[in-house]
Amino acid sequence: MRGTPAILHLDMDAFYAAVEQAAKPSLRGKPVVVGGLGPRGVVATASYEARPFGVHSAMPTAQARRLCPNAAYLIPRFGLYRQVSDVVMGLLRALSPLVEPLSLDEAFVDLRAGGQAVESADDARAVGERLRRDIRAATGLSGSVGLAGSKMLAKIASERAKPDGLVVIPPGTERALLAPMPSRTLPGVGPATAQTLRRSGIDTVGEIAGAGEAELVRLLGKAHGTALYAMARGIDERPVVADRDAKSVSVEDTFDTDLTDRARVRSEIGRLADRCVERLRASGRSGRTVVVKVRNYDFSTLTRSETLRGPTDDPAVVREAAARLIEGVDTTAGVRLLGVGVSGLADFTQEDLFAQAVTGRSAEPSRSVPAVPAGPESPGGPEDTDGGTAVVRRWLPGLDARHARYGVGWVQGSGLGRVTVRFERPGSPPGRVRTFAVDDPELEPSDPLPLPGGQLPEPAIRPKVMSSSDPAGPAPGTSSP
DNA sequence: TCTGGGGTCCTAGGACCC
DNA sequence: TCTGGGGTCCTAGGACCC
Repeated sequence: MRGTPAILHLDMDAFYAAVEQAAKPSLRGKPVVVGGLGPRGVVATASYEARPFGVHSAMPTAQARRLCPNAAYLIPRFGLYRQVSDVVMGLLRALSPLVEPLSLDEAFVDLRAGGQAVESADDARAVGERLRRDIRAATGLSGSVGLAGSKMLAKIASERAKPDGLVVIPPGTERALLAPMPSRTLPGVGPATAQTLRRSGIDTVGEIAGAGEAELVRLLGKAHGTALYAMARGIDERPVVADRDAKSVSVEDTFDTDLTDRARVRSEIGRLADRCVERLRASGRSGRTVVVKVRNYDFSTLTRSETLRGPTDDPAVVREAAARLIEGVDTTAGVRLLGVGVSGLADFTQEDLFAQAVTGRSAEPSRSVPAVPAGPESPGGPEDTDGGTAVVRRWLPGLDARHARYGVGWVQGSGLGRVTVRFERPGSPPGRVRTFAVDDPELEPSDPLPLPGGQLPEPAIRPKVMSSSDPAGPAPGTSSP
């Protein structure tokens, strides 16, 4: 069974930044940082050109700016990334029906389930290299591939393949390969576990294996200890699972400045509850447990939850539960983050059948979720308020724009009543920059254009003209998960 | 300008039931 | 009456992942 390297792990290289570089020709070969741009933003992805400066994921953007002031700083455009991701996942599903996405840019594939002849390391390599070529042809992007007999090893392999490479770990070689690696290499070993292990003199995977199961269980608990002991010896029987159902839906906001006003806290909780239900309904689910999350000024975090008698997708019900929960939390010292989530998901609602008939609350208010009007298919909406101040940031760096005379481009920066736009598009040569007044009537936000290179494995019927009103995929900014 | 947003899984204690 | 054990649900928190 596990005798062949038939588990494939794909990890796209610096995915968000690479998509932006493909969409914005002037950024190719230049440092690009995608992430939150507010005072409390963090880096989501740094391009390989930015990494030598010390910029990496999860770093505060402010720190990244100090390290690499000349990088392009862009807000994420998840709608576009999702479109590109769908193309890549489509290529994976052509290999095998058993595809397990881990995020927009990562997935496992069980090649055996696809009837692929993967008898040897050479077979595996051939499949992986063909996939990498197909991804490049369809998207212009590079991905790294790991192939091994298990998920854990395939993932370790793709990590070693980065960037733009492929690594096969032939079954039989894994223990020797793993032994000298730092314990952090194993999935599930983060900072806390690594520290616990280090205090017992365990630094490498080989030392984890040598410690013995009983010792690991004593240090880390039953589940974690046994799992780690197995992994350290190269044993990982976890199957590739396609179509996993989500178990919770949540929404949270970090504010530019801490909230202290109680009325403001209440209103934000209400808005978050609405957004959460919007996403819940978009996924066709309902949920039974409502969770409120509060992060205090000092970063201490707490949650309060309440389980309803049955699952709901009624915004009023979730709103009221969230309101009750936040009443039990002292926020006078200031909160930096609020969140609302729903778990205990079910595929339908019971409550609709009777509860609302009693209260006289028709199904109607739930149908008309007061969504924030999303502008003209705005990816994230250029007019986002985001946080503590009611400042309207109209032109966020990275978003697409269209000018009546100069055509399409993207926002390079804005401030002091001006906005700078670079006029170029996917597949064009690098373009020129022009500056306008922020309220220039000839300038408007526009939708992302598809990446070049795309012979997409896609619906046969394609629109003759790619107008913004009939994009090939779901409109960016729509909040489907 | 310290530390995002969306998730998953595990643990532990108390309530409640058998 | 007293004692004990096991299972399940709920709540809260924490580690980890991308």
